[in-house]
Amino acid sequence: MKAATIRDVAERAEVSVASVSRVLNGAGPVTEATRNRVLEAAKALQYVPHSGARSLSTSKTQTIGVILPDLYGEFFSELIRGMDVAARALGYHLIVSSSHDDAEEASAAIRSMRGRVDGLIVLSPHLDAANLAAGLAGRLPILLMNGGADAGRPSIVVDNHGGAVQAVEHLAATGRRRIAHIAGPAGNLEAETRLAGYLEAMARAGLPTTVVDGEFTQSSGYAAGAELARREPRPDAVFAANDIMAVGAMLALQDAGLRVPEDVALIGFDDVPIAALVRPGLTTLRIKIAETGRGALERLVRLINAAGEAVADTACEVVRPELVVRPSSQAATSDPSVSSQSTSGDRQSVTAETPSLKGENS
Amino acid sequence: MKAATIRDVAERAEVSVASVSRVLNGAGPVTEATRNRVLEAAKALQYVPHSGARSLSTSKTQTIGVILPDLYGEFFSELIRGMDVAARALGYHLIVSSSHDDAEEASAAIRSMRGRVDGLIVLSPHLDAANLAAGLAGRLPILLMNGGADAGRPSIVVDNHGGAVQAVEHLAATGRRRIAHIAGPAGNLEAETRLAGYLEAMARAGLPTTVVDGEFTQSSGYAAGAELARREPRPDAVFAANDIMAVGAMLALQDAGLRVPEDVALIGFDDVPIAALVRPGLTTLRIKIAETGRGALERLVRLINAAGEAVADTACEVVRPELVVRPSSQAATSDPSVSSQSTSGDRQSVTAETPSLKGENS
DNA sequence: CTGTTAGCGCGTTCAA
DNA sequence: TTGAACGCGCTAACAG
Repeated sequence: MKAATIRDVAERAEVSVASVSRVLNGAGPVTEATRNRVLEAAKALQYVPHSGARSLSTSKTQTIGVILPDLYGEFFSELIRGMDVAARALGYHLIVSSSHDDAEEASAAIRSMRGRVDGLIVLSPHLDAANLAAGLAGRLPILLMNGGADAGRPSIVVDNHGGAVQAVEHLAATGRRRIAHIAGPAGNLEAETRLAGYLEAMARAGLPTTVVDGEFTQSSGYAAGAELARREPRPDAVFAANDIMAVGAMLALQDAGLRVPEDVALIGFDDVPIAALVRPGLTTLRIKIAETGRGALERLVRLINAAGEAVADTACEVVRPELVVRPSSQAATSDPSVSSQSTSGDRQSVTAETPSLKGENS
Repeated sequence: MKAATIRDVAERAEVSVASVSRVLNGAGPVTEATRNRVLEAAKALQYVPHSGARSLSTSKTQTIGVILPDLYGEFFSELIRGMDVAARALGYHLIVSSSHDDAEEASAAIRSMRGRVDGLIVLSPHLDAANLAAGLAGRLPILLMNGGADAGRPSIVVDNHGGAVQAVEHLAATGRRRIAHIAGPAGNLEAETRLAGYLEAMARAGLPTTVVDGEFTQSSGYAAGAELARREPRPDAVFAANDIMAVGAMLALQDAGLRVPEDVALIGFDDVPIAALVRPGLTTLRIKIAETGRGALERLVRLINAAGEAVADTACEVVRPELVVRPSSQAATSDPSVSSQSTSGDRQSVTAETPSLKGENS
């Protein structure tokens, strides 16, 4: 009981495969009579076009691949969700590939995409321009989002430096002096740029720096927060390189008996959903993650449709993080008994998330 | 500058395409000499096999499709992450398709997968057996995870009823009497089964029931929590049909000036990562999400490899949720001034998550 | 308006 | 051991 092919339909309808193809694709002139016969036969046979075969002959897969370092955490989920929204709207499928430990493996992954996708969105930091070029023969449209402003190639990069500066300036503006930084993993471009921004802003403000290493994970954030709580003198503010580390640090500080933000102010980076759900709500630098993902996919599709033509789009789009102030960084109130568990500002950001990409979840 | 094909390699190596194929696939007898010439030519031309074409001739795509209702929230992210781990290990790609508003659209999505995947994992509740059968001609291995114990088809289903009963019994055991339930969306099988379990367990315990509707979202959980806080008499415990609603409810209760768990105990369902990060830590019914995803993918691959043979695997695998007690449901302490922000039990569950699927995130 | 045919790029018989 | 030829399922020219 094998699946019916276009030929089966043609035979049953007593027409040629070409006619079947025309009818099913709505292209080309067809008599109403034959059209009906084809449709009928197709239904009778439960015919479903074989997209693989179609891809081969049209050289279009209607699929785009997403290469990412891993699938952990809300950042990537949100990003993929945004891409999925755009993909569906544009009639594309999404194929994800993650967790490539080294450049070699990542390169292999990208190579295995040939003939399977019409374009690629690359987030793996392992893949620099060199490996990229080596990985793919033939011009496969690629959009880079791996943190490096790979000039000469279409790319999207977050203004990590600017975001970090904003973070420091915000904390300094609310009277904090001993501002510590929980850094992301060494070798990670995003992490290093945020660190650089922190150092520069601190220097400019004439403040002493304190850096603790983290791994962009909640547990490393917890460990870092615990260590900072023991430091003497203790920091009065902490800027974590991403939200999930900030959340970890928040728990550590609270477990150490410190109050946030009265004793230590806290700020993260990314504005993942959880940032608005912890208490106190976490101040952070918002990247409209899902929206960025959607924009990225749309741009890649544009790139695909323009393939061969003027390679005009070679720009590096910059996403500028926006400071979102929540209770975790509020200046200490005069009345310490007042819990800062919730404020209207926080409530607002809890319920008013990017409406354009809203949906249900389970 | 088009990509090189197997024919280009053959010409350059001055052999036939068959030989090139043999060398590259390591199958068939080949002379060491020709082998080298082929390898050399392939490298010189930066040849990368066209997986689409290969799929067509081998009838194997090495790709698995995942049909899910949407991409919101940590539940699906975790599930996909688990699947991705298994897929990579088994040499498969993952193609995700989500947000199909109605059965028709979902059916179309699944149909568009033909010739693109070797098998399907279906989570869309829209797709019942009927639509499923209508959607696919030819036998495409399918693993159902849409909540319905679709007997006769390979499937995995969570014991939602049993989990709900556990939840109620746990709350009742810690002295709670007025246990309310925040239900999931009507029409959702998982939600309805959890509700049924709640009702049955409450009836058995001789307790009065209170049900508030929710939508499996944080905001609906918040709204439900706010309403319950106003109820007279006020519930002394709340069982939310999933974690994210429980988190929303927790915030609402706290915003209403109530203490969790002293005034109101709280329990969720799923054990998504955030459950361990809110304060107080959320008691919940753990589904090892990523692990379940991994298991699902592995089973589907097994199904694929056994296609045509004995359709022995037609069983409905049941995943039994495990009660994870965190502070949100602890019995009120004698000393209300003691904050239950953190306990060693909570700490433990924060840091000791399924190690087999651990990784880094950003 | 319709049918025939040639690829798309690759795996795989079957002879040689 | 190698190579020529066919087929996977479909689209797109080109005849008719």
